[in-house]
This record gives sequence, C-alpha cells and structure tokens, in this order.
Amino acid sequence: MKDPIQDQLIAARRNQILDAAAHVFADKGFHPTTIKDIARHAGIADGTIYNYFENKTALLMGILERMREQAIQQMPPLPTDLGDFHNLVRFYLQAALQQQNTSLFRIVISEMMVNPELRVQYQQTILEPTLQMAEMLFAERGLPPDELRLLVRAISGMVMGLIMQHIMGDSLVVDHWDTLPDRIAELLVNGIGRAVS
Amino acid sequence: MKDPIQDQLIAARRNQILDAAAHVFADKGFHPTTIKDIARHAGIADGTIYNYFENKTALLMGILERMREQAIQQMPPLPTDLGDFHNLVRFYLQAALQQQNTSLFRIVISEMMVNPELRVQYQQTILEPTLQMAEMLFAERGLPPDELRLLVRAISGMVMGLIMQHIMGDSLVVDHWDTLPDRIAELLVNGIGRAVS
Amino acid sequence: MKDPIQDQLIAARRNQILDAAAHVFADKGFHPTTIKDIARHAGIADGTIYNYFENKTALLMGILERMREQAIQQMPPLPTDLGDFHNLVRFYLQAALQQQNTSLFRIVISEMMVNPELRVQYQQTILEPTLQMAEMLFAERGLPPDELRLLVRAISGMVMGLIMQHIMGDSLVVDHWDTLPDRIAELLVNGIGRAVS
Amino acid sequence: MKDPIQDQLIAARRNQILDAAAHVFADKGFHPTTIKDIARHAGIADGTIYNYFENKTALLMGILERMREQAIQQMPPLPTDLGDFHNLVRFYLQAALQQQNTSLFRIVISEMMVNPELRVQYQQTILEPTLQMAEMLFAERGLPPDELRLLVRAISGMVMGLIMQHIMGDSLVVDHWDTLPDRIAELLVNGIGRAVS
DNA sequence: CATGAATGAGGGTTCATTCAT
DNA sequence: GATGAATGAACCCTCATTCAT
Repeated sequence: MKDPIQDQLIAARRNQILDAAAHVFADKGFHPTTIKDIARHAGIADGTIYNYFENKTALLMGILERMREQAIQQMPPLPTDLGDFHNLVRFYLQAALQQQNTSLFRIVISEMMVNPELRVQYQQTILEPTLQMAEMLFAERGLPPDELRLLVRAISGMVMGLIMQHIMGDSLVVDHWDTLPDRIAELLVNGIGRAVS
Repeated sequence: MKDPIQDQLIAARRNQILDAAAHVFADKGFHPTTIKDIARHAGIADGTIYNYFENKTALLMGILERMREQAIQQMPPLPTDLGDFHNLVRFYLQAALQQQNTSLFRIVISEMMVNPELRVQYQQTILEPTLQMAEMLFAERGLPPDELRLLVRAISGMVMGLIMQHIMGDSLVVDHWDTLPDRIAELLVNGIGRAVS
Repeated sequence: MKDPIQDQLIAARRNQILDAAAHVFADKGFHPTTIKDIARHAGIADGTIYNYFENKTALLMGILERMREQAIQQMPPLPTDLGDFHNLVRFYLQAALQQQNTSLFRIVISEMMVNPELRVQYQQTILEPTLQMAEMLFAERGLPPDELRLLVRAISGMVMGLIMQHIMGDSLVVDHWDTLPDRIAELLVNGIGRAVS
Repeated sequence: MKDPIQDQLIAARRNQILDAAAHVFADKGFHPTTIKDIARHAGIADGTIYNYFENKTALLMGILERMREQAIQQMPPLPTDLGDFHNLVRFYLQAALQQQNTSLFRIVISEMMVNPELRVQYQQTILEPTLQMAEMLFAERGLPPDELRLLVRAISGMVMGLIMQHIMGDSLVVDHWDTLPDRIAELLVNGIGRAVS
C-alpha cells in the first residue's frame, strides 16, 4: 500500500495539475477558468483531475498548500547581521513586497474573501506562519510579546494594503514601487510624528 | 424627458434594487447570488431589474457608486481642534477602521480583484477620493507633498490590511479591534524604533 | 359610433405603425425586431401598438393587407396596345421583377413559409389577385382557360424563383437582372426547343 | 487523434442529432423548436448537442450539408437515352418537383431568407451544384453557354416558384401536381407563343 | 489509473404583452 | 386613446462532475 514510487508518481501528477491550474487561474481568474482549460493546459483528460482533487475549489486549496511549502523553502537566508532596526524593517518590507506572481495572488485573495473554507486555510497555512516568522524576525528587540504581535500585524497589514493599491493601479504606489521599502521603513522606524513636527 | 417626479420614481426603484442586491450579495456573495434572489428580495419581477441595470455586474457598480455618495455625505464632521498629531492619526484610524458592512466590502474586494472594469471604478470613485481626503487631513503639518502622499498610502494601506486580517479572523486583530486605533496610532507617530530602542 | 374623423385618425395611426413596422422588419427581420423597435421608430409607446393590432404577427398581416391595396392602386396603366405577344410577356416580366422593397419581401416570404395563418392570407390577398390579374392580361389570346391558368402560374412561379435566386446572390441572375425580362420573354415565347433545334 | 472507430461514433451521433433536429424543425419550425425538443426526440441530454454543434443555427447548417450529400447520392441514374428534348425537360421537371420532405424545405427556405450565413451556404452547397448539374444535363444541345446558364436558372426558378405555390396551397397547382411536369414541359419546349397565336 | 463523452441543473437575459395611471 | 413600467415565462447555452470503457 505504501509504495514510495507510487507516491512520487501521484505527487508528480498532482503538481502537474496544480501547475496548470495556477497558470490558467492567474491568467483568466478562478470562475472563468473551466476544468477543461486546466486539463488541456496540463495535457490530460478532464476526468483525470478528479482522480487527484475533489473538485475545482480543491485545486485552489492545493495551490495554497503548495505556496506554503514553497514559501518555507524559498525563505531567503536571514543575513546573520542585519545591523540596526531600520535595516531589519527594510529587509522585511523588501522581501514581503517582492511577491512574485501577483496575478495568482489576486485570484487567491478574491476567492478567499468569498469562500470561508479557503479563508480558513489561507489564514492557517499562509497568514499565520508568515506572521509567526515575522514575529521571530522582530523578536529579541525587547518588545513585550503582545506589542510585538500587534506590530507585526500592523506592518504586514500595510504590506498587504500596499500590494492591493499596486494591483489597483494607484500611480504613486506603482511609480515608486522599488523605493517603497526604503522610504516606508524610514517612516515606520522613526515615526511619522518626527517627520511632521 | 425631464420629469422630476419620474426621476424620483426611477431613483427610488434603482435604490430599491440596489438595496436588495447589496443585501443578498453580502449574504451569499456575488456569483452564488442569482438575479431571481435579488428580485425576490426586492419584491419585484426578474425582468424589472433589467429595466434599470444593464446586467448583473452593473448592480455591483451601482452599489459602489452609491457607496461613494454615502461616504461623502456620512463624512464625520472634522473636529475643529484635533489637538496634537497623535490625536489626528487616532481619529483617522478610528474612522477608517469603523467600516460598516464588512460583508459587502468583502464581496466588492473579491470581485474587484478579478474584474478590471470594477477595479477602475473602485479606484476612481472610492480609493482615490478617500486618499485625497486623507491627504487634506494630514496636510498642513509641514510635510513635503510627495512624502505626504506616500504617508497617506502607507497608512490607508495598513487600514485595508488590518481589515482583511479581521475578515480572515486573526485572533489578535479581532480581539483588540476596538483598541487598535489607539495603539496603532501610538506606534505610527512615535515610530517603532523608539519602542525597540 | 361611425365618426368618419375618428376613422381617419385610426387609419392614420395604423398606417404610421405599419410604416414603422415595415421599415424595421425590412431592416432587421421579423424575429429580431422587437415591439420596442417599432414603437420607437414610430415615435409612440409600446402599448399603443396593441391598441391597433392584436399582436406582433398582426403587424405583418397588416403590412400584407396594405401591400394588396397599394398593389392595386399602383397597378401601372396597361398600355392600350402592347403589340404582339412577345411584348406583352416582356411587359409582364418587367413589372413583376421590378419588385421594390425586396428586403421586406424576403421577410414576408420567410415568415409565411412557417406561419400557416400568414400563408393563407398571402395566398388570398397577394398571390390569388396577382394571378387573376395576370390571367386577365394574358386572356383573350385564344387559350383554353385551364391552359391559361397553368401558364400564368408557371410564369409567375418563374418570376418568384428568379427573385429568390437574386436574393441568394446567384451571380448570373444578379449581373443580368436588367436584361432578364427581355431574354426570358424570348425564351418563353418561342420556346426553348427552338433555340436548341 | 485519427481513430476511425471514434470517427464513426462521432458521425453516428451527429446524424442522430441531425435526424432529430430535421424531424422537429419540419414539424414545428426553426424558432419554435427548442434545444430541449431536439434532445428529447434524440433521446439524449441537452448539453450533448453542444458537444457536436456550435449552436442552434449550426444544426440547420448541418442539415443543409447532409442534404447536399444525400442529393448527390440519390441522384437518379440518368436514362441512357432521354430521347428528344421534350423528354429531357420533362425528366428534369419530374425529378426537381419530386422534392421529398417539403416541410423541411419550408423551414430551410424560411430561415435562409433571413440568415445571410445560411443563405450563402445554401447557395454554395445546394443551389450552385444543382444548377451546374442542370447545366450539364441541358448542355450539348447547341446552346451558347451564356444562354444555357440563363435557361437553367429560368427553369429551376420556375420549379422553385411552383413548389412555393404548392406550399401556399394554390388549388390548380395542387390539383394538377402530378401532370405538371408533362404540361409545363410542353409549354417550355414549344413556347407559349405557339399555343397562343 | 486515464479517458472524454454524456449529463442536466442552473442562470442570465430577452421581450411580447398587460394594465394602472 | 396613450403611456411605459412591470411582468415572468421561456430559452439558449455553460460547465462541473460522473462513469463506462
């Protein structure tokens, strides 16, 4: 029953399908994409997909699941010395804003807003781990734990909001996208109060 | 052609339909909602909806349009004296996070991510004006204009991100929702660097 | 009850509607044309049409009815002396092929093939009178009555068939449309056997 | 891709659907017929039809296409010796007027008058070949080619016109339908002029 | 396990017709 | 008689899912 080769074949086929699904979803969106689209893009038959996934939504869930795994693996090696706090924040912003595959992100967000099941999975497999990682990153700076958790949520919330403004096409955000980490870090670290008075 | 009573009747019927649509959309989501659902909820016939709106998407556009009008009218009177900067930021965060009708917001965001036409309208009728209002609020504090615009985007981005974490059910954000404006304002104004020292 | 002015008003309104209907039918066809189209083109309200006509089909019937009246009135004055038989046939073919308003004819034919009620009316109000008129035209040439009736049907059938080939876009028929009466008359009168020898 | 058995299955299913469509169209007409009607009559599901045909109109096109194929196959063997010209004409008229399936012919004509795409197809796949065949039939009788082509169009036009008068229920045409080929041939060959003077 | 034809429920939309004003 | 908003039945078509081969 536990045939490792079988398992690998299954995993390979699952990935093949998820690749196709991710590609087509990113291109056309979740609802406009048909199972036939995905099957054709994967070079297999419609029915085969249902041997590996419960239904269309499960494909999105599978994509999310893979995202997490990839995110963990791709986690850039934390520089041994990030220097001062300003550098740390900038490093985080850079990494977070450098989301590749924005168009797929859009689809995931869209469907998540509307599908509780997906929402929970996103929360558990993406958001939660991400936040925890960020907490680790910013920990050991002497912040009380509760303050730290809030801080992390505020910053990553800002990241998400900026990405959405980017998607929306806000000209300032789009135009200054590359210098954003630097400038936002400045604002965050020193506080906007200082800039003002 | 220009019968004011006719116009009022038309506007009333449009609003009746949009009310129903907003309600059902918020309840079931955009795609799962059928025209029949909306018509039934509005107490009219299916076809009547098409006397007032081009198609199903136009209903969402109409809801967005009304949101803008309402937002302008409901704009809370700016306190004559907001006192120091910290108070101003807290005031803004409070107003912004107090989004009512989260479930409808969810639907709009969801569909917007996926429908360019809707995205443009959201950008133009909601996001852009909101940002400009915020710019006015934070202006006259001696910030260079470019810096100001960035600041505003960063903050409102944070707001949007926190709302999404709220929707996602992040326990810390949900639990501390009411004290969030105060604490976030503190972080923003004084900078997170200070907290860390 | 018999108010002649009322009658005239009613007739005028009926004609106004039929004009619009004929125009739009000829332009878009019967099924694709909506009552709204006709009403708009006539400058009246949808409902008004139903004060004068039972339903959409009755409009086509009304058009047919008017065609007959017009056909009778427009009947070109028969030249006092048509000369020989050849001239007579050519004259008839010319008149018959010079159908104006082919596009409306198309619509009528189309719907007639499919609507028995309309078919009967066409037969009675258009075809029958036309054939009788043709019989009168060709009478007094010494043909036995039965032979005459057959002859008339054969010729007018040929006319109808040629018009349809014209509609279908047969290149020879289209290109030689104007010289057709002359040449066809030649064939008919002398017989195709003679040409072959 | 090139599985002959698959191809046969596909062809069989297509024919099954076209049979049903032709039957129901002939019975109820094109527009009044619903896809459900056809599916039910074919004993399959609605959706299956769309696996084989683009849309409802394509069914009519398919019927036309098949008509051509059948027409070619059913072409009656030309008698080796048709004898004199009179016999030839009578033979042609007989074959042409013996259209079976008048009710389907009605539907096709009707829709063709109104649908340019269908019209072109009819012209190319039915009318044109039919005319060419007739040209071959009447050729080699010493007629100049242009005269021949006109003659063929006149005669086949007459056939079409007579069929339509038959459909319309003209009593003379209906009553003498069987003797028509003979009598019309007589008229055509010898010319109507001879009968008259 | 792969295939892909068959399924059939479901939904957006149209539009002839009605009728209260 | 004129209006045109309201009606709602009806239809074409899509597509996720199933299952016999």
